[in-house]
Amino acid sequence: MEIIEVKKGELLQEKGVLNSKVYHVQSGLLRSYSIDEKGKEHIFMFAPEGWTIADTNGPDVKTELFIDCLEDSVVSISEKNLKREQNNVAPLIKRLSVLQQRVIMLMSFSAIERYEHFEKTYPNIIQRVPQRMIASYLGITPEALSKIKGKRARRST
Amino acid sequence: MEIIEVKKGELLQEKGVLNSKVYHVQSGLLRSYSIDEKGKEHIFMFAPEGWTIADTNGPDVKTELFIDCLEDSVVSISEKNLKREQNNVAPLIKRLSVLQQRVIMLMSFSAIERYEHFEKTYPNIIQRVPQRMIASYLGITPEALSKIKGKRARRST
DNA sequence: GCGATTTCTTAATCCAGGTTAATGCTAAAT
DNA sequence: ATTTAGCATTAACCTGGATTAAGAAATCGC
Repeated sequence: MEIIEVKKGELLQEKGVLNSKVYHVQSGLLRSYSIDEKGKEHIFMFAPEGWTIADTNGPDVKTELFIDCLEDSVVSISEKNLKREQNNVAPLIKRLSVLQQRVIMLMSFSAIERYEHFEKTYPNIIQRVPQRMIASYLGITPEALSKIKGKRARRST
Repeated sequence: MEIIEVKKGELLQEKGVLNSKVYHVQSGLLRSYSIDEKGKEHIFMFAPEGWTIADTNGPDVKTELFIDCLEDSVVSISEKNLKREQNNVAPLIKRLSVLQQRVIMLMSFSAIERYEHFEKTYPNIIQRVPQRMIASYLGITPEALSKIKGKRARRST
């Protein structure tokens, strides 16, 4: 474990790296954010004193988030403890990773995009639950989902 | 740890309970959802075979989520291991809890409501970062945030 | 099998929030 | 001190998705 000082504006972690770290804020303020395909920034989380911030994902998955510094800060950095992944912590990490993905989607994708992402990610579930529940999961009304699907079907004929 | 069979439609966990459990799905399909103040249901998560589902919050906090059964299922139930909270897992739980709250907010609250919730929950951060970043965290544009705040100020004079 | 209930779709209308653009405001940067 | 660049606000207009309503299709209960 290592302690560093970071200046306002400094970038601590980029999107797309493999061995991301966990940052614990002693003083100051960090934030994590994603950038969508239109170049728009979405703040995922603020981390003031006492908070921990990291991109949570499996060990072989590239990071989604940038992390930078909003105020001069003192930060302790630790490795994502790989030993953790063996015991009862793995399911927690998985849930964190899914939730992180979900927040990013809710903030940066339109309803159609969220639906198509859902289709790809959980193809087995689509068959098993009523449309209205999928709509609810996506954060839209069943009517809106119906409209979207109709539009898409027409588009592709 | 205990293994039970649940029938489609059965409710496993209600909102507002204190000692919530962790459900691990052996077979079948569960879901968790919240109900907002307008009575609208928002699905938080689906959990098919192999998934773990739970309301993640501190040990003294009431649950936010309902959990029920979408297909006849076999589920193993475990206590939220309190020992976990002592060691290095506590920060993970905290992050999960914050993210869960965040997803619920993005799905059930309007922009004004999200802003007012943010004001209450992170009063210290509002002073420290530019408006545009708060807008980004809330998932709206700076212009929209400005509009909202203007409207609210006018309303209260 | 048959009526009842729930689900899905379509269409018309409405509104929260997005987009664009113009105008000050503040704060670095030279 | 003056340019420059980012930030906040306001206003006019646009659009994605909500709402409402009503009919068609699927599913459930008996």
